[in-house]
Formats: sequence, C-alpha cells, structure tokens
Amino acid sequence: MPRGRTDRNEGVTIRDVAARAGVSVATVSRVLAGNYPTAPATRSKVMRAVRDLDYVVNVHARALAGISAKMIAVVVDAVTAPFYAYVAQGAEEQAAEDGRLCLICTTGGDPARELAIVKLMREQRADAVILVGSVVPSEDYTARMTQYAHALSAAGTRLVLCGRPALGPDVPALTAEYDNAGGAYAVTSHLLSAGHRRILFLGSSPGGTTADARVDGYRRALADHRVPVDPGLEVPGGFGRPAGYRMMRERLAAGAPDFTAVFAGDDLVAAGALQALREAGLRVPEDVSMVGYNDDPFAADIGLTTVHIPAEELGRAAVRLAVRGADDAPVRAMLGTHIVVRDSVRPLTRPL
Amino acid sequence: MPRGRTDRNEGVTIRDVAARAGVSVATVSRVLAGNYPTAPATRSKVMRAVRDLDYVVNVHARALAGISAKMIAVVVDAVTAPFYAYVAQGAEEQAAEDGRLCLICTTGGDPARELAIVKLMREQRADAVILVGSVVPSEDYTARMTQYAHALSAAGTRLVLCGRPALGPDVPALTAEYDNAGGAYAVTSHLLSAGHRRILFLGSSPGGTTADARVDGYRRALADHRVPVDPGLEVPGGFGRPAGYRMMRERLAAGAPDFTAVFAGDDLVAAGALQALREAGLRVPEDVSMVGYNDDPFAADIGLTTVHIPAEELGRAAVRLAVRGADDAPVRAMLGTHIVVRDSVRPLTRPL
DNA sequence: ACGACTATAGTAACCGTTTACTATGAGCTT
DNA sequence: AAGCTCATAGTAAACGGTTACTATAGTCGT
Repeated sequence: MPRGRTDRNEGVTIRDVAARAGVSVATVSRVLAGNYPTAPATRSKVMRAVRDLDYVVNVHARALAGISAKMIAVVVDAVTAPFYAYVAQGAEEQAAEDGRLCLICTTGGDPARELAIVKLMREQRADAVILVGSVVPSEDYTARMTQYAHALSAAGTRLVLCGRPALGPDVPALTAEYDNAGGAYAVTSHLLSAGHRRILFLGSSPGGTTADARVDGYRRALADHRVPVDPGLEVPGGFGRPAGYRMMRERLAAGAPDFTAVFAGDDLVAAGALQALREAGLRVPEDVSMVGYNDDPFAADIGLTTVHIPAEELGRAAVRLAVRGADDAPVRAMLGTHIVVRDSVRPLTRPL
Repeated sequence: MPRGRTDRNEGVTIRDVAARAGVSVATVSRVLAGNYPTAPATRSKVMRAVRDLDYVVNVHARALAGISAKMIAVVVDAVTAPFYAYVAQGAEEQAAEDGRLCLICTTGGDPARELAIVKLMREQRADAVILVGSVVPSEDYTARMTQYAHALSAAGTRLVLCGRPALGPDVPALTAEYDNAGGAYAVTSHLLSAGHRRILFLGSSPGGTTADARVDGYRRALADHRVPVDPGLEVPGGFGRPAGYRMMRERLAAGAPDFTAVFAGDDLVAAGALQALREAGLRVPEDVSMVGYNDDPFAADIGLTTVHIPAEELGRAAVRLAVRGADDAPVRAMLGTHIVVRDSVRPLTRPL
C-alpha cells in the first residue's frame, strides 16, 4: 500500500522539527507562536520542516506549560431535544468563532452524570462549563451549584447557568436566560383576545423553574384580563410528547371538555395533546384552540401558534458571557421571547 | 465576598496532596491509580488529603506522561438535524459507558472546518474521530479522507466513517454504515404494492452517496415490479425542508401532477413537500401518497410512513468500533433499516 | 576604535503526572 | 546471626512544550 511520507509520525515532536530545521526548540516554538522576532530565513526553514514532518503541537504539553486548552463544555439533558440542540448549535458556533473547542455533553437528566462531567471539566482545566436547562431549585440543588461554582472558579473555569435561575451574588457564576414568563403572558393574552376564557394549562410541574415561570405568565395574563384563575385548569405532568398525550387523554376520559383552548407547556406537549384530541374526534383549531411554547421546528409543520425562544442565540450568549470575561463584564444576559402566530387558534364563537 | 475553604485551590497539585498526607508524590499517584500495593494507613491518609484539598488530577499532565486522555470526537454537519442529533446522542452514551469524553463538533458542511477539527483532534491526541454523514465522493474527497486517515493513524487516533462509504482496504479507517438502499427498496415496494406506478422521487442529488443509494433502491424496486424507470420522475435538489418545499412547488407550478405518490429523499423533504401540496389544495394521503426516509421524530406527528434508520445505534456502533479496537477487530459495521407504516399512503383507486 | 545597543538564537527551568529503579526495614530460612 | 525475600515508599527521569534568562554578533554613535 502506498503510504505518504507523513505517515509514521507518531511522536513527531518539536524536537524533531528543530533538528530538521537545524535550530533549537525554542526557536521553533517562537516561530510557531509568532510572538517573538525571528529572522525570515529561520522562519521559513522552520515552516518548511513543520510541513515536511506534518507536525502538530501537543495541546497537553502546551496546556501544562500554561497555555489554556481553549475548551468549553456545554452540558444538556439530551441533544435530541430540539431546544437543547439549538442551544448547543449556537454555543458551538460562537465557540468556533472565538477559536475554542466546544464539548457537548449529555446527562440524561441525571445529577450524578452532571457531577461527573463537572469533575471531568475541572480535570481538563476547561475555560468554561455551561449548564443548560430547567431545574427544580431545591435547597440541595442550590448547594450543589454553589459547590460547582466555587470548585470550578478555583480551577480557573467559568460556570454559566443557561436557562436556569441565577445563584446568589456571592457565587462566581454567570447566567444566560430568556424571558419565560413574558412569552407565556403574550401567548395567553393571544388566546384571551380571541375570546377564550377556559384555558387549560397542560404540563405545569410545581417547582420546575421553566414550567413555573410559564404558569406565572399565564396567570398574570388571566388576571390582567379579569379572568379568574382556576387551579383545576392547571394540569401537572411535566413536559414532552408522551406527557402531553397522557395528560390530554386522561382529561378527556374524565368527562366532556371544560375548556375551549389549551396552553401546552411546550411544543412536544402540544404534539402529544393534539394526538389525544384527534383520537377523541376533536379538531384543532375548529373545536379547540391550542398554543405551545418553544417554537420547535416541527411546530411550523403542524401549524402551531407558539412562543419563539431564541435558543441558538441563548447558546451564543452563554459562550460570549464565558469568554469575553473581563472582571467588569456583565454577569447576566436576558433574552426576549416572542409569539409566532400560525393556525391553531380560532376566535371563540360558541362559548362553553 | 465570602469564599469557601475549597475556593482558592487553583493549582492544587499532587505535590500539595503529598505534603498534606506526609508522603511522596509517587505514593499519592499510586494510591489514586490503585495499581500498586499501598499500606491501608497510607491509603487513608492520602484519600483524606485528597478530600480536604478537593484535588483533581490534571489531565494534561497525565496525558503527557503517557495516559490517554480518553477523548472521542464526533463530527457532524449540524446537531440540529435530528438524524445527526440521534447519532451524536448514541455516540455520547456509548462513550460515557466506556468512560470516555465525547466531543461533538459541527462543521456546517464546510470542508475547511472539518479539516480544522481533524487538526485539532490530532493536537488533542484524541482516541478517535468519527466523521458522520453523507458526502459526494469526488476524487478530491477520497484524497482528503485518505490523508486524514494516515495523519490520524500516525498520531494514534482512529478514524471512523459513519454513514458514508468505506475507503480502500489500505487506508486505516473504520466504517459504520446502515442499509440505505435496502430501506429505499422496501418503502418503494410498499408504494408499488398499494398500486402506485408513478412515484416521484424528490431530492435525488447525483453524486451524493446517501441520495444515490436511495435512488438505487427505488429503481431496483421499480425494476423488480416491472415498472419502467422514468428519469423525469427523479427530481434533483438535495435534502432538507426548504428543498422539499421548493421542489414540490416548482413541480406543481409546471403543470398538473403526473404522479400519484411521492418518495421524499428524507423526512424533512417530505415535510416541505407536504406544505407545498397543502398550499396547492392537495391532501395527503387522499390525493397523493407520500413516504419519507429517516423516521425523524416529527414523522410520527404528521403520520408519515417512512424508513427507520437506527441512528442512535449507528453512533454507538461507531464508538464501539473505535474503542474496542484490537487489531483483529472488525473494521466495518452495517446496520439494517426497516420501514415504519403510518398513514400517508393509500391504495391507488383512480389511476392517473 | 570602543562601548552600548539591537536583533536573534540558544540554554535550561518549569508545568504536574507516571513509573522504572532504588532504598529500607521486617520477617524468614538455615 | 547472616543472608533472603517481601512489602512498601522514595528518588528522579521522562513526557513535549513555553519562556525567562543568557549569549553572540552585528550596528551605531562618538
């Protein structure tokens, strides 16, 4: 088999380059770094040797010598959730633009795996770790994050909380958020303006920051429209397609619909609920109006009116926060959300 | 601001641990590695010091001393494409199970970025890099891959081609594939069995391995059913939602439909085409049948009959291939595909 | 013509681990 | 009691870079 001249170069070190160029290792290092005057002739001899040998630096050696490895870790529950995928994508792009490697790690929602990843990143001396996604902020959680924050900060690693609430001002952590409650307020108002009064909120999950903020916006909109808040219309059950399907199915099994519109906690809940409604012979939007949250790509396909979250921009913002870190740099970014109107809401003609 | 005891530990080294435990660094290293006999009393002194100081090893130092950093890179066009997301997810999980870090990198389809990532991985001395996704295998492409393969192999890094064709037997690269043509054959047969004869293939892109394999399966199924292949029914235009929309729109603009069924190159194409059909007042499956490819999650929501690709398993297989690498280990994995029947195909009642 | 200065290159210490080699004392054997 | 072996721990040499410090040869001013 034909093998290129560059094949057996395991262990091509800076020493080999120096030898071939007939200079010292220091000179090679300097030519490559370009931060020290070198004679043009020397420079070209070195570059020649680098090409001939197909040399690449060893980041580990370089990191040991004190040059950051320029690595950022993004930690999400799962990349398969579109929201997380877009956040990760944005982070990746921003990191690449800033000349950094971007590690995307998944935990499957398991705190133990999260802990393991944080430890791994400490070992790697990463520049930053970005923890993405909703949480239920128990005391235990806050303690855990605070501990992470200190341990990471001690290793010179920045901690960014993305889409989850900020920690106290004493804790060395940055925060990138989006306006969850605002979007919920807007989309609820949209339903109210169409005349709906009995709006089912599907997927509240008391304690979860994301769901709580959305319920909050929902309630505030109702209040501002002088519609009484009915706790019986807030169905707990979390997010995701199966949850949406189950919640709607159970609701319909319990009796005739006592609502004219549905606010699904996220688009996946909407998709699940939609299927349950369809199976029960109810059409959207003819019989029931529905809105979602997130503006997942498929929302366009099913014509779902929903709230757009700037997920990609959120990822970028998180990375920027982490990278552009002068000591006086902002410690927090808050992104806006907006409603996108499609075809899943109809004005209420026949009140319940 | 109050700082915890564990806070200023930047540079807590093995030396600090040794000092605090009153032993030598070698002993600490041995206790931590657990590969050398140590007295129980010593062991516990060391562990105590490790906890007190909240010490974590420095992977760079360790890597330099010859212990692999246990890192795998998965390179995809974009994580936001569900197929890639699932491959990445599978790879991530398998890597985690094997105790390895998994880097997910995106190129946006840009060969320059791909090259940059390969270089980065050489610098990192990664265990493996997994290149995922279809390609158009020009001579240039083959040369590039061959070069990657040799350079990586020289640095002790395995190259895995995932969902793209294998290189020559002389090239040090592994391959994880799935049966593209087989799935296309099956789903085309499904349409043919329902009586369809004029089946539009949407999104052929001559030269692209994925699309070519699907077209190939499509043609073979037609041939086996003695239906003549009509090149006019194969619409080039690539994959993705916008492409699907555009192709169908243009096709419909050119005149009344001359097909009764559509084989969309992938599910996104199907989604786009679906929208174009809907806008033209045509219903699926009442007026035209449609099948897709990939079994993206949203396919369930729009009731699309499609071909399931074991994406997650593909990612896992790629990692296994890379990790379980004895020299006599298999060099190639081929995964099966299967059709999943939903509600987008109807028997042809009124032939064109 | 001589010292000061500049441009460039070399020398060697250091970064934090791992591990081959060496040292030490305790418990046996004969 | 000398000589072994064994268990355990220490010493120091890598690993592959970076960079402070040092050395050398021109250049220039006077």
